[in-house]
Amino acid sequence: MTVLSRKERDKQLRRSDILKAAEHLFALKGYHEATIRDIAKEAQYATGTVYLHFKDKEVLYFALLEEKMKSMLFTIKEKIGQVKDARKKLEIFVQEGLVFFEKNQDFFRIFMSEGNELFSERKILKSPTGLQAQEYAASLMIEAQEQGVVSRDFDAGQVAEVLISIIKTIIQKWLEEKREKGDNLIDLSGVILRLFLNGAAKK
Amino acid sequence: MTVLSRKERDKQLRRSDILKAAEHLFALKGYHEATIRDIAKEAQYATGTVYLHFKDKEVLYFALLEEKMKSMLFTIKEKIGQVKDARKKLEIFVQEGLVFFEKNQDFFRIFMSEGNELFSERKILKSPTGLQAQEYAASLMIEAQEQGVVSRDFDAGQVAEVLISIIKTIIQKWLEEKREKGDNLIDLSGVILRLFLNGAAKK
Amino acid sequence: MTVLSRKERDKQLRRSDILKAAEHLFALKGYHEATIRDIAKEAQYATGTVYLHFKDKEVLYFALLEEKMKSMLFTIKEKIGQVKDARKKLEIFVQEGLVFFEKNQDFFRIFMSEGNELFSERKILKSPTGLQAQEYAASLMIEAQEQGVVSRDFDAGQVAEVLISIIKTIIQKWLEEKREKGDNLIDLSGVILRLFLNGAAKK
Amino acid sequence: MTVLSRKERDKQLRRSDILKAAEHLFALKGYHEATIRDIAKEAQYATGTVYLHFKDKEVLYFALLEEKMKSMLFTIKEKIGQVKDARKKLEIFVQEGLVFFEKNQDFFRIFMSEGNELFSERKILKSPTGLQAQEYAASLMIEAQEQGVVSRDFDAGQVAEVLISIIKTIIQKWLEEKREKGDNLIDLSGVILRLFLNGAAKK
DNA sequence: CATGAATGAGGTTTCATTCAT
DNA sequence: AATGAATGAAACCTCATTCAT
Repeated sequence: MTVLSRKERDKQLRRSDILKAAEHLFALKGYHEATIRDIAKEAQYATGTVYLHFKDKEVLYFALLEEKMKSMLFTIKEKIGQVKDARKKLEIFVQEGLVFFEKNQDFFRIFMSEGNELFSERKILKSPTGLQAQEYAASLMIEAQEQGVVSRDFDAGQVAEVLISIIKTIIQKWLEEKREKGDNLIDLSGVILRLFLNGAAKK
Repeated sequence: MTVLSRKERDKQLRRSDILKAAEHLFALKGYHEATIRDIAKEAQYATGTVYLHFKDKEVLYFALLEEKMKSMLFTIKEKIGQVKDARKKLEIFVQEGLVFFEKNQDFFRIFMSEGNELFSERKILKSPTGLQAQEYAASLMIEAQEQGVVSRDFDAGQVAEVLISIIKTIIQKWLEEKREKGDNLIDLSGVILRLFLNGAAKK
Repeated sequence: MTVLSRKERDKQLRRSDILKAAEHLFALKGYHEATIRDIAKEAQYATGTVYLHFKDKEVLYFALLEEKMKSMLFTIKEKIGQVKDARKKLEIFVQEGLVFFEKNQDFFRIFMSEGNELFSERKILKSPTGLQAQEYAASLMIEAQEQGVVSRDFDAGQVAEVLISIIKTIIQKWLEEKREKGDNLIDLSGVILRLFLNGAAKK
Repeated sequence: MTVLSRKERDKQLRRSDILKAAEHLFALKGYHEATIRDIAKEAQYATGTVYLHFKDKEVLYFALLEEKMKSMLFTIKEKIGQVKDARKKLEIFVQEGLVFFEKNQDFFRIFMSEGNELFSERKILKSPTGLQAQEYAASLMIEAQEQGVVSRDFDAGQVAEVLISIIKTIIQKWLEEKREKGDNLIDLSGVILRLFLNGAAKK
């Protein structure tokens, strides 16, 4: 068993090396411009090795999305943990989203471009974890509606996507202006939440 | 003069045929998967003909974006016209955006996926008309702030992008569910505006 | 007849315009890199017009060679005219060659590259005038052999080609260094003749 | 080390296969008419394989020229070796040139057509080995002048080029008439040298 | 006749994927 | 399992040539 598990561990290591390289290159150049060769080189493996772990380029791409989404979802769920208050939950959801993307900016870029693909093309979101994430966000909204935090006038799923799109928009602006200002991304969670819950109107 | 203008008109016709085919195929397959051959075939021209009108694939792509953005921006500005009330302006902005995208769903797909993988930085938005559109939306927000419709707590440009992202998100959801429900896209303008101005919170 | 001859004259004019443009562009860019479009544009005609005068690109190219060769050969023959002395004839041959090429540097470039093509490819030289020129040069050599100016040890045709290749080599060097020195090309006829007749050896 | 050197050897083998095919096709059809596909097919490789060894068509072409020029220059220098007598050196230069070109007729064709249409300026001759060859020939002439074999009236570089052009001319004639006569190319070295040193004049 | 837009064959080059070592 | 050279399909783009006006 030791042998097997070491083998297994090694395999996971290679897989993870490749995924890291893929994340970097897909973020840097986009899906089409990034080549398997480049990814292999960055991961310090031979081209063929990539194919031992991923059937083809597309599979690699979606495995990457799955992995990251899973990790993000896991982190967020964990942080929310035993909290009962729906508003607090939303707060943590936003904060942890920001924290995760600040630490995973390459992934953010990929996530951005993916999220912008359409329907049939929004593959991640239809992937197991993508769906889970969507459902989880929607469930948070339903809870918020039940606790009177979010209005029942809206469709929970719809509102959940709106919250996420606001988060994405704010992060993107932040990334574009990062150099100029020295703001910390997490400081923006307040703005996001306020915008989402109370809107842009003057009180 | 008749001759010249007919020639010119023919040329514009071909250009527009090609742009229409490009719009369709870029929307259907994305920038990289759509081939010039396919576009030419769809437009019923030979491959080389495309190159008589557009220097290369990238130029064709951006010409398409420019054209559409310009048309959208023009329509919206025209509709807003002499209106003075900032809230009403925002309302029209949202409505006309919805109307335009409902009529131009192919373009919506392209617009969604823009700023993504291909050209690492959101180029259209930096294109002449893209910038104009951004500035216009921001100017609407500033006006709204001046008239006490939108809170001065937010950065006008930032809030403008948030509004746009909400519009995009709602349209996307609508497109995905279109077949099921029979909703008219424009009916959603109320939801968007309410979400944007008053937020999702229960009053 | 007047009408016809004017028509004919016009036709010759166009033909000659096109040939001049072709000469320039073939010299500048070479046969393959020069496009019919470029040539037409330089001649201030439409692309299709070129095809009214020359069946295709190759025909245009060889027509150009023929024309120029004919003109060069005619000039040289005329200058040699009634001269009887074979040495003097060779002298004039060299001098007039230099004069012609100095005035027709574009053609010289084309001629150079053509002359370097092989056998079946040395098309001009197999063209009517190309052959005539070769024969004429050879006949000068035979005369020179008969008058004891050139040794009978050599094949007249071979020696004729050698003389021509020396002329070409010297012109080429001159062209390359033209900017530096201010030599007049024709001054080199002495060197050429001496090299050809007496060789490079120290006397 | 065995493994590495075998790999390296294999690589050189493929490279050399490709160069051989390129030599043949460039000689047969010229630079522009010869396609990479044809070259790959002749070398029995896939099209893409060529690009593993040569960045593009031009690089392949110049690599071929370099390789051959280097080989020719090396052979000639080696044969001249310790010889002191300048006249003898010229003799060997001519003889070895003839021998090399007889064995490398495809290269001769390419060499002939070089400096022509494609790359407006005689590039090979400006390539490292091309320059070396030119300089070497010139140095032989200078030596010949110092030893009183060649007249100091001429520019060494110029005279060197003349000698080379005579060699080329004679080879060309020989190739064209080869089928008819059965002459051995090397037998012509005497004619060339005599023409070059003593000229065509009757003694 | 002149025009020049349209054609489409064909060339160069890239790169996902395979497979012998 | 790992390697990376080889493959070859397929994309972009050019340009000689045609043909309707």
